[in-house]
Amino acid sequence: MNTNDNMEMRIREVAQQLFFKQGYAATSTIQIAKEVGCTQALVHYYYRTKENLFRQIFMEQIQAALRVIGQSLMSEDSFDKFIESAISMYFDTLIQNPRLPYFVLEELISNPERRKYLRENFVKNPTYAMFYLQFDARLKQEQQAGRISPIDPFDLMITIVSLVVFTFISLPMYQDLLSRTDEQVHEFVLHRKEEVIRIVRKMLMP
Amino acid sequence: MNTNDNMEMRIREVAQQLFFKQGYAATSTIQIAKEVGCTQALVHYYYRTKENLFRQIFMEQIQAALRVIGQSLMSEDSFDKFIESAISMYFDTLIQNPRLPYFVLEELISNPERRKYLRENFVKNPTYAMFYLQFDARLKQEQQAGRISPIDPFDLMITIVSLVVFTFISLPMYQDLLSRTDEQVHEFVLHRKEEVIRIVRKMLMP
DNA sequence: GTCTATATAGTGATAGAC
DNA sequence: GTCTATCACTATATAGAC
Repeated sequence: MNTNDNMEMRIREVAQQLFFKQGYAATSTIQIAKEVGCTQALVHYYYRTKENLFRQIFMEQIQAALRVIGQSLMSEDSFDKFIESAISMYFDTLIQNPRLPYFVLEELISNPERRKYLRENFVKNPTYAMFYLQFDARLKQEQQAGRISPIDPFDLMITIVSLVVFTFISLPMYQDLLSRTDEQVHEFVLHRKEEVIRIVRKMLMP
Repeated sequence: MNTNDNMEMRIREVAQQLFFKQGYAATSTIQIAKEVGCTQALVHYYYRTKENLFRQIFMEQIQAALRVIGQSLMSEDSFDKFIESAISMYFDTLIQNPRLPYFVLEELISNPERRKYLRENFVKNPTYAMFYLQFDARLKQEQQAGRISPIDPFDLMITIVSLVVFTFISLPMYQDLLSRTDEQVHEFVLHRKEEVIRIVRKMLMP
């Protein structure tokens, strides 16, 4: 349990939950304070501005997500097994946190400043560039061995991200428009996991 | 040109542009009025509430999108040609209106009332149910003839939508995070169009 | 470190004059 | 039909007491 009695941390944790659930614009510092059980002034005392509080949480989440992606690339399995376990890991991580994809997308789309910040702090970071090169090298190797059909690594990445991320983004629509229960929604996600693996496998077949 | 001097329509057109660009929450009726060149009171005179103005625009857009989808299903081509021209049509329509996917998603995700409204007015509408049945029938027919591998129609639909929609949703990230020019972004979309067609074709191979 | 009180600004909506 | 004026509300942020 992270029920730290440190006020600074409690504010951060509550803010994270609310930002996740409602997004930045729809969450007020007053609401955060009320949920924490302190006054709004205290939120500003520790983080000065709402944007500042948000940015710390946002970047922490991006970092955690990139860590999962980086970790998935470290696999020593056969390529086929590697693709399967990577996609599986992405799904399992997001099942724990189904609102993360929409949260990140919304805040990146609606705020160009955050995209700029992300580019400066992550895209230009050699660690993450290395992830891509590693993926690229592995893909080329498989291609030359004739085990997969030729495909651009960036295209493959976009395709996997599209299929994984959209599954989670579309959940509220799936649930409400088709009147599905929580249980059915969960089954849908597990089903899509298998389906996405199947699609990517077939797509890579020579 | 739609530069109607009818105030009611001018307000609607300006509101549409702003809602598309900024979303519902970030657009004020004051801003709409300023852009039109009238007072905020007039916006409320014609549409009473901001939500009301928005809903008219939103539902009109959904209807237009569904019309494109319905139209794509009317094709008399061979199944392979049909898949290609349908995906191609979705891309071409969204190239004309790249913000539509995010706009619709954002407003549906952030507002459960709108999902409810959409379910009552569209999902329950027999016309749209018929589209799905038609698609289902055609798919089964191709399967039985052994021309495509067995696949659930709903899965195929979700997969196509994921790949098409995510392309447009990810454009701001593609552009800013990788520092791409408008020209490069356009090329990327055209490239993804071909790639998505290729993926779906391969996925359907027996 | 935490509170109360308030400055400042923006919003959606309406009443009423012309 | 269009305007001015204003109400009721909510928001972020800060000053100052304890």
